[in-house]
Amino acid sequence: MKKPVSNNVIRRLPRYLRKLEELENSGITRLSSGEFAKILGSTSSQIRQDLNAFGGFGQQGYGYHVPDLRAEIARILGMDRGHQAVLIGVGNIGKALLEKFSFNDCGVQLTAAFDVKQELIGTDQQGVPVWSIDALPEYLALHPTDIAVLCVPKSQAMPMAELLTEQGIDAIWNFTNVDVVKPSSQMMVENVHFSDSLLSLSYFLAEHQDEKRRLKNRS
Amino acid sequence: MKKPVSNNVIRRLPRYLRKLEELENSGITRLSSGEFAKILGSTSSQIRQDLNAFGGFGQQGYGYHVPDLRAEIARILGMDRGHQAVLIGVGNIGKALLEKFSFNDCGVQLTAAFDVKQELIGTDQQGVPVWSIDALPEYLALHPTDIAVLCVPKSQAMPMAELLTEQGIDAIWNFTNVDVVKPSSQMMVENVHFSDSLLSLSYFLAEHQDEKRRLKNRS
DNA sequence: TAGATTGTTAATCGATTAACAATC
DNA sequence: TAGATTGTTAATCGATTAACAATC
Repeated sequence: MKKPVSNNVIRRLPRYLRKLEELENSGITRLSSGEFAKILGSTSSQIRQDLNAFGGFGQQGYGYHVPDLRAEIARILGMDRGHQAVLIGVGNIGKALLEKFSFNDCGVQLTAAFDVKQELIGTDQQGVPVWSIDALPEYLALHPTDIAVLCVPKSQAMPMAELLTEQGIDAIWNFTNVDVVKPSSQMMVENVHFSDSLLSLSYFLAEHQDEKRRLKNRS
Repeated sequence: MKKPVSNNVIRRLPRYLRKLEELENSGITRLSSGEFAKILGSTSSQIRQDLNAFGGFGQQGYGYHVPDLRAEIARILGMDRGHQAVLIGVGNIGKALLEKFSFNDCGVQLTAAFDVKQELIGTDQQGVPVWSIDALPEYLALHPTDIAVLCVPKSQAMPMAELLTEQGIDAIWNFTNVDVVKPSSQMMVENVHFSDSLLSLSYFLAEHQDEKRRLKNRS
């Protein structure tokens, strides 16, 4: 009975949410799909289709109520679930996430970090305690946790992913630049690959520069 | 005459490249589209279609030569262009990129970083000199640069993007978590949004947990 | 009520998959 | 040559866009 919602739709929702937050913060309460489409560079049809995959959040003749719609999308994205997370590997990227990224703004509670380095263990990073990696199984047994933020060196990625599966973690947010293949069909994995992103940019840049050169030569 | 290649295809290429590098490093030189599909969790049809958008890199009855194919994809992605980059904003995420990310592995040369903080200016971060942000226009005038890696605070994102446009930068790799709208149609922008990634994961996790609960209740 | 805009169905478009002739 | 596997065309599938009746 539940028709699964396509990946493309899901990937657009966080951006909708960001824009709705901006609109709400600037005091706008009413929004039509047409206006929203213009802001997003999308089409009103697509926006209505996307939203109606989850339910009718608008009102005919009026449009959408910005705060309500924002709340609905936040709920759809699971922001009200109180997802618990731990961070594994307090290196540069781990530290950057601890210091700069707001897990709370995504409705995720980061409860602890883990590393092997003696000088880090026992310290407190932006209110998040750092434990020895050896204490991880015990910690997870005591604090049921949904998400592991994986920031370990490449070589540790897969072994750690398997350990996390055994410990009952449901999702891995993977920053290791190794594809973590789902260690179990139960495990959700989101790979963040900086190099993939830069290489795409590099492609479009190269195309663009070729185009520029072609136009120049013609003149 | 040149049919534009779809975005989906481009976004798959970096992953193909990564896997081909792994295969090449483990000494494998020959690969059929069917074998490659199995490794990637894709289909042989899709791989052949993707590659043939750029040319026939294989050989009937044999398959693909791994080192050759890797080199072709690297070229397609512009890795041999010698793209020059600067990094703007040496905060946490900027430092993480300087210390952990290999621009060179993407064929990009990171020549300098810029910040406002006095204690950083004049220092050297992993072989990359840090200059005052005030010196940026002069630097870019002397060193033609293609890509700006944008790691400044949110409030600085758009003004900086506009400054960079004026200075002739072609592409922005944006880590500011603000959507940088193309300041000019000439400018390529690649937005990296950690929160979008985490929220997608949060959605799939919530779905997955609901499903688990449903199965449990049924028993 | 009249005007506006949604929710939803139908039409179009593009991307993926299947099939097969070409050829190494 | 026979077997294998590509390059490429055709068929299918899914996603986006257009249209319009429902309704606030």
